[in-house]
Amino acid sequence: MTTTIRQVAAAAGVSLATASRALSGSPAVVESTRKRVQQAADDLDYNPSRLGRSLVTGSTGNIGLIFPDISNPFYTQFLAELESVVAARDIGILIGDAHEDSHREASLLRQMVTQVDSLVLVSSRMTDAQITAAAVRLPVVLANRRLAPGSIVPELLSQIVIDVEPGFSAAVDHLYALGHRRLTYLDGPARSWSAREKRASLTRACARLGVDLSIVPVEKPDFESGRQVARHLDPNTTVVVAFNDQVALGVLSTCRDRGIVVPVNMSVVGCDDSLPIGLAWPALTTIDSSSRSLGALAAQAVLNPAVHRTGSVPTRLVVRESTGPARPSMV
Amino acid sequence: MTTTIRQVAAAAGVSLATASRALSGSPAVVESTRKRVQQAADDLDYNPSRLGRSLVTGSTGNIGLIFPDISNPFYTQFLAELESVVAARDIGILIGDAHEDSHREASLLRQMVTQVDSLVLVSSRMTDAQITAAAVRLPVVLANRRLAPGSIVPELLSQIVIDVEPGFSAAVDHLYALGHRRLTYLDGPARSWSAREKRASLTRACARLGVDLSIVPVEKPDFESGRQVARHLDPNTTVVVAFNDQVALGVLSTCRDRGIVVPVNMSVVGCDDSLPIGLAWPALTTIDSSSRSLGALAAQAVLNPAVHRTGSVPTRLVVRESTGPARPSMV
DNA sequence: ATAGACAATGAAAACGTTTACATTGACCCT
DNA sequence: AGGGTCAATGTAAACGTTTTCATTGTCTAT
Repeated sequence: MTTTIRQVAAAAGVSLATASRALSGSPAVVESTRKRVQQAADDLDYNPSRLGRSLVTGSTGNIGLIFPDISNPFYTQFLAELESVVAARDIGILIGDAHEDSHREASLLRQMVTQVDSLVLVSSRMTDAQITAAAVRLPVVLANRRLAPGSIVPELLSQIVIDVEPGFSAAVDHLYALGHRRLTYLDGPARSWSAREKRASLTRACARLGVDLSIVPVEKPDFESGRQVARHLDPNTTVVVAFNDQVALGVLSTCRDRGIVVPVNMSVVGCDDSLPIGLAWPALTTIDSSSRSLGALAAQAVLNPAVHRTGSVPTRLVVRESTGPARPSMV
Repeated sequence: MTTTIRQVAAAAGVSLATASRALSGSPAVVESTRKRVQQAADDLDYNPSRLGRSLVTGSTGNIGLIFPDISNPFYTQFLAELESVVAARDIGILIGDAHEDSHREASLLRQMVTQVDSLVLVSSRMTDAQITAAAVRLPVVLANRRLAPGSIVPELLSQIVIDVEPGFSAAVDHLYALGHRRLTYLDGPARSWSAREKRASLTRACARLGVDLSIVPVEKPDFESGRQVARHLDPNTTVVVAFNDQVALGVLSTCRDRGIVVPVNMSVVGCDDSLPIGLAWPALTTIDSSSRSLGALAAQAVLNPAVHRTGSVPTRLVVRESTGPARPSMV
């Protein structure tokens, strides 16, 4: 059915070894035979089996990619960016969706480990131990997550993160300058490193300025959950900062349903800037943490694991139209 | 480094063949040794190589998935749905982004063909000949694309499409009822089957009701292109129907910039309904062609290629707030 | 008691490659 | 002329599995 290198060799009248050498451009084969083999390969539409090759060379030409939730645009953008740099090298991409579940993530990892050259774990929910264990078998790029401070970091592990500090700090400054003294944070998944990171930054910034902070958990960081949680907020909430843009848009949606005018009666700040500008209305003030940049950085780490052991992409506040001054009565 | 079945066999004191049988649950192995082998495997944290297995069994446990553009939410949703049904069977997923380029698509196909059991081509830009050629090697699911009518369809090919007719027909009825007699269609990529399909449906519906239709090409079916093209529309355009939601949102964005009030001065209709309801404002009237349903159908076709040779998901019009009555002066 | 059946296991081939090592000549140098 | 070098090719092992076929031994039926 599918043609093998053995058939190509036969057609060209050479041994299987010579055929292999000819096709891989080894200098040890004379030009005339090289041409003859190439011709035979073309005629038979030969397509080398990646399986056979991988088994003997020990390198598959694939990488594995595991996210907590593929339908989240933040990860989609990350994927798109990573794909375009990696695919140029003719590297295949295996993806897996862990559905925010560390067990599922671990099982995907097991599935992939035997058929990829390296692994990118995005916002991994696994334990440090699980991650470092994987990194002894093959190079691992940890994206949007960092091992606990002080851990010994395996040779083969890279860590690529988003530095949320400047963005969140600027967001609180911005809100403070508008006169707000209280804000509500809609928190991300408990097991998420980046959620903890964001919460910590926000807490620091609020403490610094003496802003009152109340933290509300959100089950799943998506549009629908944002919509739900916004329905049960303390009625005199005037500022909402959300773990990501999806949640913020959910809040916006509920505000519209209830006739709460943003940014007059309510200010909303998102995080990620993963959506096209102006997609929502009013346009969302957000903490830009470009997932595309994160993807680009991860791609570099994948391509040369030795060099890019660590990297971070900065965040900044993008002020649009969903934040406004505190109303005098509320200050 | 990584433990092989040979080591497991050694540790359990059996031959490699018995180890294999024990682990794959063959009835030919006695319970006591089965346990012993399992124990050894667990102790050594044995993880069978998919490569080795694939080579001999001829089945890889992976499927390949090729889209024209991963960052498009329509495809992301499709992917998410397909993933969740397929992953439950412990099937791996290789993805590729063709970037709307048929050459790139063909080369991805070559890369994948040797390491997957079947292939899903989404909105393929390749020729019928290329597609049918692939379908002789392995099962192919053609999603959002159909071979030219009258083609002989290979055994291994399934075709899963969206039936745009009812949705577009209803959209034109809706607009007609609102008093509109002219509309502008922002067309999709020239090489896209679904773009031709949508255009044809729209043309038929307009002809039926005597509505004047003008068709404007859009380079790339995304937000930014929609924004651009909306800037150069005939100034007395009052209705825009877009190839997809992204483009429609781009139009909405430009309208806002120019102070054109939707739906008072302009009606906008999207297509796909790939975004969370109410994400845009005004909420987009759209032709719902659930990419999730398409993904679910494709998943079924992948799992039992014999049965689901063909399928289609219907469309319907979802009226929201971006369409309104024609203004008297313009009828 | 002995042949035959059958259950449990082992030996080896196979999948499609790459590559280390062996073989063949042709040529050059003395 | 004959040994040595080197370039071109061939042979065979290896990668990690599964599976066919062969082997061993135990048990049953005559």
